[in-house]
Amino acid sequence: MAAAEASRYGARERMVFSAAQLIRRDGVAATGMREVAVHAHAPRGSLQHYFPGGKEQLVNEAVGWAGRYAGKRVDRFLAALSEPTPSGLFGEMVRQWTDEYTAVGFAGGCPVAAATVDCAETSAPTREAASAAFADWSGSVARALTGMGVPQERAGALATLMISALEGAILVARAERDVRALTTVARELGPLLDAAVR
Amino acid sequence: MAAAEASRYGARERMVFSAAQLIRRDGVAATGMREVAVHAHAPRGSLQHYFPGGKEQLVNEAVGWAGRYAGKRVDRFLAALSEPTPSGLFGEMVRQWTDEYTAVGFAGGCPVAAATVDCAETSAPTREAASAAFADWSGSVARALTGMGVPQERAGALATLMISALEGAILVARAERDVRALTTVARELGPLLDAAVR
DNA sequence: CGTTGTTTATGACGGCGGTCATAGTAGTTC
DNA sequence: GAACTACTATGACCGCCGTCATAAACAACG
Repeated sequence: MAAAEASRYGARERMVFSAAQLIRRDGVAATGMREVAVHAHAPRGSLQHYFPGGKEQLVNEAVGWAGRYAGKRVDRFLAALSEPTPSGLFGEMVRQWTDEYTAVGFAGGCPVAAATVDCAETSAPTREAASAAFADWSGSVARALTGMGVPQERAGALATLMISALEGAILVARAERDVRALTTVARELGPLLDAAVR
Repeated sequence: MAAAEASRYGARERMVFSAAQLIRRDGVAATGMREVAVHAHAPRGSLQHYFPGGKEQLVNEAVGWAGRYAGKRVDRFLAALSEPTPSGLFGEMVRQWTDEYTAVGFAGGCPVAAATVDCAETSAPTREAASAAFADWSGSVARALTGMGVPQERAGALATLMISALEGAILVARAERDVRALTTVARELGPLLDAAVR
């Protein structure tokens, strides 16, 4: 997880991964390309080669990666739940963040959120990448919910609610350097979510 | 609201106001000081004079202003409701955003969110300003809820939930260029909120 | 060995942005 | 009117950053 060794993944993958990490922490604008290369232990010359589309391409791929990662993560949470309930899933999603924050501090937020804030008005492709990332993520959540017996029409809406509440709570938690907001939304939203299983 | 005329407010106020607007749209890092001065129709030389603390000071004041603004706005929403209910208040808070987005487009997000994303790890004072802004806002919401009969212990938690869900929905809505996420959280959260009045 | 295609190295360019230095203007007070 | 304060005007500095140009290593393969 840390400092991605130079062997297991190719330089290209490592750079996308590092970009996501740095964006998550400092935002898109404050993240430099040279910095990404250094962080990924990748040669600077590879930037041009793998990302001829420049920074925008790198950012877009990082956002896309983050979206797919979030989706897979939801799938794994679901698989790990002994008796799957909406509140249980949401609890795990939230716990991922409280765990990180208590373990290593409040340095990072969600890269998709960062890209949206920094690029939504500047770069249409990046905004679309963010939109797609949310769609991936929300798709996984909605599928999980329907699998638990939540009616199809409702599942999408609840997925949006869960992701919105989580994203907002991440923001507040980072600002306050306190996981309070995260645990609060998990606790308050739990019953509502479980009430949707028929 | 637009292009702040040069008379009603002083140059200093206008710059803080403009900073908030630009940060809201492009993020903190992408907002230049010279740009703020131009947008505020303020002399460039006044930047040093009014904000000797540099960009950080300007950003912090913009964030503080945004927090107080959000708080006052909640108070006004509350006052305007004929029969105050939590869902009614939340509906108004959400509607402020759907109205803006449908009227003038998805150019802007929440300046406090932008400051958090861009500066939380870089600048402790700015992070604290963001935290204070959330506290102002959330304080107003919590007071409004208690006034509607929500038990004190619960009001704070629900205020956090409301603000988190709203912030997250703003993000998603901006990425998707669609108010869907906003209307969804308002609809889904309404009953839960009203159920808290004893 | 030669050739071809992939990857890396490096330096330069041009632009922008925050900050500083310095000086100028305007308004007020003694 | 002189002194003093509040404000404005500019230009310069310096650093960072994304990008480009160019060339070198290196691998695979005929």
